[in-house]
Amino acid sequence: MQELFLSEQELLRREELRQLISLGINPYPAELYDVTDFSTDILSDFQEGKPVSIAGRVMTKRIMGKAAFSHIQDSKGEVQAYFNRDVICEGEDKTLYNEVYKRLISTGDIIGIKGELFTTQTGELSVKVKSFTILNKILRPITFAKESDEKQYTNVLKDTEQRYRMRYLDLILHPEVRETFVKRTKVVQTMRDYLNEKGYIEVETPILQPLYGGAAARPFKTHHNTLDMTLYLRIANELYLKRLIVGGFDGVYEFSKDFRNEGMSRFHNPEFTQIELYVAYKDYYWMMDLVEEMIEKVAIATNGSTEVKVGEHVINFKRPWKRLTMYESIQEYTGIDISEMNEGELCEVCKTLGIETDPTMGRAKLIDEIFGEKVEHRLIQPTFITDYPIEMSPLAKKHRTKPGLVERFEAICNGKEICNAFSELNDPIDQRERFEEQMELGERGDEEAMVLDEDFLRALEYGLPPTAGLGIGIDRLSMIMTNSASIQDVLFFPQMRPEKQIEKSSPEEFMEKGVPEAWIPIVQKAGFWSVEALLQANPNKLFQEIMEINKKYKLGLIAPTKEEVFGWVKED
RNA sequence: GACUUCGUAGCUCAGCAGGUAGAGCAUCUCACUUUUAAUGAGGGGGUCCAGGGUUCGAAUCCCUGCGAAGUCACCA
Repeated sequence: MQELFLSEQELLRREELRQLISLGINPYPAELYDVTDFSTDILSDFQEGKPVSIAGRVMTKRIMGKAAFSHIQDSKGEVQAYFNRDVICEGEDKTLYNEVYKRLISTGDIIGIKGELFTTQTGELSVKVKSFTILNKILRPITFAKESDEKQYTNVLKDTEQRYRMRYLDLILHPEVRETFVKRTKVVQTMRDYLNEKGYIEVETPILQPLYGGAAARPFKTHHNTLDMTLYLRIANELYLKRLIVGGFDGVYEFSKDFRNEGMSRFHNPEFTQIELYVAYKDYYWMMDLVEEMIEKVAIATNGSTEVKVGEHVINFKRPWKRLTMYESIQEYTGIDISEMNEGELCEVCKTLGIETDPTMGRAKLIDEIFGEKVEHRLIQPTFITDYPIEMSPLAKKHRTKPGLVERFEAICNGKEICNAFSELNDPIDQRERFEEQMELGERGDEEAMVLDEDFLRALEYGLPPTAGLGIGIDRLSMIMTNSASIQDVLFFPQMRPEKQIEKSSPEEFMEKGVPEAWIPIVQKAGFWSVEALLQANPNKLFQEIMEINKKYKLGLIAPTKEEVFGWVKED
């Protein structure tokens, strides 16, 4: 009855599968296929007549009678294969060409090819197939519309929903998507190599945390059965890494998946990746130099240049980057010097700038608003913004000379923050006071306020050396380095709402309602997947629909009477 | 969470003054021994996202749901 539920092209592939098996061909062989060559290597280092062994997907078939061409896609790219009937089939039996290649292999199937390199009359470097082996007969069609881009014709899957839900398909069809993810890996590898070279050690800290801390965000909450306790998925790993610096490590870093239970957008996914780095006996000025140097290396590694094209801008990561204090940046973009202003004066400034305020906003929040509205999105080239109001930064050290500010910087690039760093607060008494202020905010209903972590304070009391700390959003940075407009384009499997699952009743349940076994698939094909749905059915409509399906698919089943069908729909 | 737009064949899309569902590519059949968007001829393929309403009649109009994208809010 599967023919009722499969598309024409799916049925065809299943039929091809049956025929392969009846020819004695295993469509899913267990034997290792010895792949020794890859498409792009063959092309870049072409040696006429060289024997090769490749494997990959059949992406095209162009059959011209007794000869044919296919493009084979492997992990590196595509190469053309030439199939000649009398080369593949040396004897009288031409089944391998006429049946197996021409009819039973379809686009998307995975095959192995042994042959030798040659150049076609039109000059395309190709593999002349001596023998081929089916490695996987696929069951779903993988053929897509071709779209022209001047002289290039490429497969296209535009539907973002399908691309994200079925990333495998997206990757098969779009080499540029694969390229994006390779670049993302290069971003991470470049940073890891750079930090390892400096002797910092990569560590792992808990993802499941009894207290969430290190950032201002709402967490995901879960429960551990054995300990019967609430655990949170980490929103940051800052507090654990600092404990390690207390323990005597000079430099520690971690690429960490963090989780924040907040809105989703093209810049936000509930789980995302950050690198956090802590280095003892350093300050935030030192850290700025490190960030410049490291990100410059990342740009060169991913784009071959310090210049990276992002949307309509060209961003240059060449050192040194512009450095502005937050006050200076506001003065530069609004012409207003707010450095000496109190809360009331700041409110007035907001009014003149057309920024909405509300009475709960303190001085720090007002400054943040002005910066966010008037400055941040205009910072396209990488820029360090330094010296933030203390209220916004409960884990940062007070500024050495500027009261009310902390030693903190963010790097802004393409109008978005890409990193956040400070000279870490290592005064345990000050830290306790800052936590207490956060708790007050929490009690007033701020869901993102930090919670007090006694063990962390205890660690600080044992002594955190002067330390510089850094966090870089890997997803955001990858977006820039790959010129991606959405975070979903740099995450293999971005968070999606679940696909709708149809609730199905078992055959037994249908039979209890009096539906004969043979008719169950037909009733389901008519859209009634469960007995509950059946009970809601209009019996006349149901009767009509199942008769039509019986006729259309030429099932030739003996029809139930109208009375019988009415009986299925009745409540017991 | 709010608003806007979208959901039709394997893919990309058209159809929407309501009147039995279309194109290109893909697929299938036939021809063809160096093609390359192969070509030529012929054929098949659809719960028009789901459910309800208006109507003699709904892919088309209205309502509700589901899913997606964009903008805003929160945030990285």
